[in-house]
Amino acid sequence: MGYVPSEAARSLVNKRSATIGVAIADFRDPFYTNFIPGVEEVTISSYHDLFVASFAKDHQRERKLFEAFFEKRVAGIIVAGSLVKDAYLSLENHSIPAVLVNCPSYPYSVSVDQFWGAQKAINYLISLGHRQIAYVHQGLHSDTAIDRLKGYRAALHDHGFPIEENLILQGEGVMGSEEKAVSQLLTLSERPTAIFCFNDMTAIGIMNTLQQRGFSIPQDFSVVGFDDLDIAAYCHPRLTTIQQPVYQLGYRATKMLFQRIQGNNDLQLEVIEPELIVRDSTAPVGVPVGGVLNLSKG
Amino acid sequence: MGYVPSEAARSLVNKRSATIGVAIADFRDPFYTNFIPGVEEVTISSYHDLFVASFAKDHQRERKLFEAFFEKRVAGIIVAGSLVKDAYLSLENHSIPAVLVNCPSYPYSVSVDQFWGAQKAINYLISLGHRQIAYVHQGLHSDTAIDRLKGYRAALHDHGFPIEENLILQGEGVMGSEEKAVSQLLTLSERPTAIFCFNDMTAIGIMNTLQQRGFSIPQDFSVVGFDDLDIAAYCHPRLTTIQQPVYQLGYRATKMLFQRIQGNNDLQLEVIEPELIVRDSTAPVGVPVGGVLNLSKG
DNA sequence: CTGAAAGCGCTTACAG
DNA sequence: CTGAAAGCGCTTACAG
Repeated sequence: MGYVPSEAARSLVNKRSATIGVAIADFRDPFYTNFIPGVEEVTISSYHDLFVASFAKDHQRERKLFEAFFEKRVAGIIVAGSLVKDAYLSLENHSIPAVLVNCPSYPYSVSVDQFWGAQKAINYLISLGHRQIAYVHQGLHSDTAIDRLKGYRAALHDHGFPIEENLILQGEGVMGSEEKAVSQLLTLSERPTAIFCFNDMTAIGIMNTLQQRGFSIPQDFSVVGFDDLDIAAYCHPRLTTIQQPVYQLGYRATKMLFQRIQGNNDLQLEVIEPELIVRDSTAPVGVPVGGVLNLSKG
Repeated sequence: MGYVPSEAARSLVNKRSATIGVAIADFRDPFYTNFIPGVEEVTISSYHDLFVASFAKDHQRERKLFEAFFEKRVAGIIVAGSLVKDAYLSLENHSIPAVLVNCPSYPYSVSVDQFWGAQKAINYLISLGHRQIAYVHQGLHSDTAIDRLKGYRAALHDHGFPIEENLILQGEGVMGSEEKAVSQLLTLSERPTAIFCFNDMTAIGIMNTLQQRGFSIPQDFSVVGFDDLDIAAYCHPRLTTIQQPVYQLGYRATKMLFQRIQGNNDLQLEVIEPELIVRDSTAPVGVPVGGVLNLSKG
């Protein structure tokens, strides 16, 4: 460990730091657990450092982070879960390229088709005979939340079913209990038979809270998540969900970013089709208690 | 978004960047999911940026990261899961302070008492009547892995039980199936009745693999994890585990780092006592199949 | 091909 | 108190 050059001096001359900034919504969200390794996979073979930071799902903090990236004159930016989105366009003017994830309205993006994913989930529940299907989100602030709601609405509408606004509820947004949303669901005059959740964390919280109140999944309620986190295969019951290829999302966004850094700035929009992963948290409507369990055991 | 100063120029003058480097072993490890927010909690109220990066459990990459921190002349470093440890001492000579997590041999550290945690787990299993207790680790490269093994050995020894080396096995180290370790366990002439796992991820993999082979937890095997990740309360059965207060670990390490940055360099060693969290993956040895379930239901 | 000089954009110590 | 100058440690264009 003899002489180590000063990056500050080098960056001053180059007017650019050999660093890629990654802005994510929240380290607590297991979504990023596999996303960042996808980004690393691309960066590791370049001579760039990776600078990961979160903005805690907060507009203000995202703007601050955004400014920090500018101050550092990073070579490029990957953003996932952005709340300010088009703000990154102003960095483009200073020739700092950005690629957004799950934000197809930005000119450079890699996204999973949220609308289509939600539709797939609802179509599947409908195919199982469900008609009263709730949607539990975590607030409708992000594009993804809104697009999934649109997909939910579209699927019901396409099948000629009415959309009941009191079946659309807000959950907590952290892994844990979902007392409030579950209470609201249970007091409805016509109880849903299925619950489509914004993501796996919410789904696991909903399942857990229902189980604590004595209900069984999927006998009493079918539950569908979104993401297909590692946990989805290990929770109880194993969760039916819409898979987002999270590692791929990170990998492809970063590949695109490096293309842009090397000067290839053709507008680009990559969209990945999500897949439905059927596990044990969903069942045909009206199956008698225990019926499904016997089926899978026998 | 008018004039934004260049951090590079400022850092050149100050010979220091207003950035805290955080080195973690692996973004895939849910351990860090709550660790980094603990670090953020302290940093957010300072004017420092946070630079999080991983070294993928690789010596070489940790050294590279370490050099990158030096090149950037960061104001200080937090390291968790370090493989090179004392290497950070050379940065201290260049007045870049570091605080290591779960590495009590470094002069500045915040750690959970790994030895004591493992002892607590084994003592509990012994109190339930278990005598044949396996330990499944992920490789004995880190201090934490070695200290937990020592605690396992000490607890058995203190009770006058022999230590059988073929009960000490290596697992995969990623969330998923643990075919190899489970196969080895099942072919032992004297099968264990309890399995102490290096961490929750391993425990969940072990439970899942055993269940797929038709065994029930905790009737056939008691399983104990380490960490108390969020998932531990939502897997099936809910996992008995040793709790590491991960958020606290991040928070306190960063508090210590800022003290050091402000010039308070008294040697410091903080040790947190871990707690045993009893859930449903452990039961008294020899309880007939179904017995425990009836117990908890009735 | 080699080596001294200019300059990147700031901060700070100093002269006026 | 204000403002011009020096200098942080590199890279690069240029003179020799």
